[in-house]
Amino acid sequence: MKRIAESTVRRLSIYLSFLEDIGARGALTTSSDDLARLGGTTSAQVRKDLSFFGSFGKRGLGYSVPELSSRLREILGLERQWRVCIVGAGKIGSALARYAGFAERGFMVSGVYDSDPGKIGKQWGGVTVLDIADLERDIVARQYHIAVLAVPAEEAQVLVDRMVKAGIKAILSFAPTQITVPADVTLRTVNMAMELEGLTFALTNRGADR
Amino acid sequence: MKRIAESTVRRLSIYLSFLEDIGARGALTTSSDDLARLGGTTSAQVRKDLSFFGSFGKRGLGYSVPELSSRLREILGLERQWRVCIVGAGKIGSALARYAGFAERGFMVSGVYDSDPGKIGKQWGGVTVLDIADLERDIVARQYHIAVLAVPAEEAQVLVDRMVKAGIKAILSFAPTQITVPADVTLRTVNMAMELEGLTFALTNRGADR
DNA sequence: GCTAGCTTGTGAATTAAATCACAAGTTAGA
DNA sequence: TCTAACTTGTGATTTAATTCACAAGCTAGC
Ligand SMILES: NC(=O)c1ccc[n+]([C@@H]2O[C@H](COP(=O)([O-])OP(=O)(O)OC[C@H]3O[C@@H](n4cnc5c(N)ncnc54)[C@H](O)[C@@H]3O)[C@@H](O)[C@H]2O)c1
Ligand SMILES: NC(=O)c1ccc[n+]([C@@H]2O[C@H](COP(=O)([O-])OP(=O)(O)OC[C@H]3O[C@@H](n4cnc5c(N)ncnc54)[C@H](O)[C@@H]3O)[C@@H](O)[C@H]2O)c1
Repeated sequence: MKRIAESTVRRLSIYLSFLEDIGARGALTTSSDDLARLGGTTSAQVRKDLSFFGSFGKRGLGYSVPELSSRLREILGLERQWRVCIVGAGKIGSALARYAGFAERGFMVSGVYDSDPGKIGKQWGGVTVLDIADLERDIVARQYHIAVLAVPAEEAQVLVDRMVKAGIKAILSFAPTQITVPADVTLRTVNMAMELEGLTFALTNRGADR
Repeated sequence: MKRIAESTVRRLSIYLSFLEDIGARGALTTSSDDLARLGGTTSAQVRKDLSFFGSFGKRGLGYSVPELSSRLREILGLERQWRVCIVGAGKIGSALARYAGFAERGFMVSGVYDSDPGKIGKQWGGVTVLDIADLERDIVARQYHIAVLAVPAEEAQVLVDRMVKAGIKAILSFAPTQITVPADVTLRTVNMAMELEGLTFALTNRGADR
């Protein structure tokens, strides 16, 4: 299989969320044109994206909403439950731990870790805050699939190294810092300062370009 | 001026954060090669990115850290304060409102809005939760530059429409839904479910591709 | 069973982004 | 002053992503 671009994967997520939306409203079929309109892209793009994985539509008719949803869930790996741990029980970690949207999508937050003795042992909407010292042991014992990192930037790389050593293969980081991981580990970083700077760049340079 | 790609702007943010890092550690000069190594790109990419905006280095020597930092801050529009409002005082809104990282970068959270009477009037680390009914008035009166949207997905588009009508030109949304804005309004969306799906895609398809 | 009207799937063409590669500056040291 | 060692800035080239455009396939209606 050809290497799939990250932009394609992002769009697949978007298509899926529309399919679930219109599926919930009773739509049984849809077209690449519908998906394109909703997702702000072109119908050729939609078809090309899907074509990397197979041929899911019927010419002249379009796509079956339930079938395409299911195929996309399969492609994205959403036909199963994923065990997630959150590392860092601070402001953002706490928001994430109690976020209902994750469970709805099959992401089970089954552990939250912190180094602050004042937080360890606290109950948080069904999850207990655990001692960061047990992180490696739990990664092995509880077989977390994904770690969400919500600690100060200075701690991020060290904790990632620990987690990688313990066998974690996927990390979502909120620390605004560059982190390096081995090639077999997937890392995504959400950097809010960078998003805001994208906005201020646009506000500042509006009119000059485009 | 040529249209600048979003990927270029993102990298400029990355370069700036490195410059601030090494500048704080006393470095006076740096090279495109340094920046490339730190940012996981190539030196040619760094130089090309910068070349869209001018010529900031000295051949044979590299870049002055303070000068390049300052030029990048200028380009990104960070040489000033930006007034930010947060719309939605829930779990994520509260984390954002109390996040120190914003103020450090010149983003002043000067208003938090919610529709829940139980939350309106509460004090939150120096900011009072305000009534969403006053949103339009305040966008005009307080001249917010940026709105951060942290309400349930169902409410997102309606609130965006209200804000746009009141004159807001930049929005950062955390609602996991597609939002449309006029061409003169810049919107960035942080969709955590999508980030996680990027990870599960990689976990599921590892080995098959790449 | 035939036609008109759609819509897919995909090579070909185009556009955009990243990389190469090197002339042109700059500095330090002899 | 001259040379050796660097590093920038940028056209040229390559690679990647997107868009075009159309044959092929499907359905509904007659
Ligand atoms: N709060 C936000 O809205 C926000 C927004 C964007 C980015 N971030 C980033 O997310 C990260 C966390 O931010 P926050 O606002 O939640 O900070 P916070 O200070 O509220 O939380 C950080 C938590 O990490 C814990 N911690 C520190 N070192 C640790 C270690 N070695 N092992 C385990 N736990 C450790 C602390 O005890 C604390 O509970 C930071 O990198 C921050 O820049 C936060
Ligand atoms: N909590 C997280 O970690 C997290 C993560 C990713 C995405 N999100 C997204 O962020 C958004 C907020 O999530 P949350 O977890 O903070 O939810 P929440 O329910 O804790 O907060 C939502 C807040 O919005 C307020 N609100 C609702 N309608 C409003 C309106 N019309 N005007 C003003 N305020 C209104 C509610 O009163 C509530 O305080 C959601 O779209 C969610 O999907 C949250």
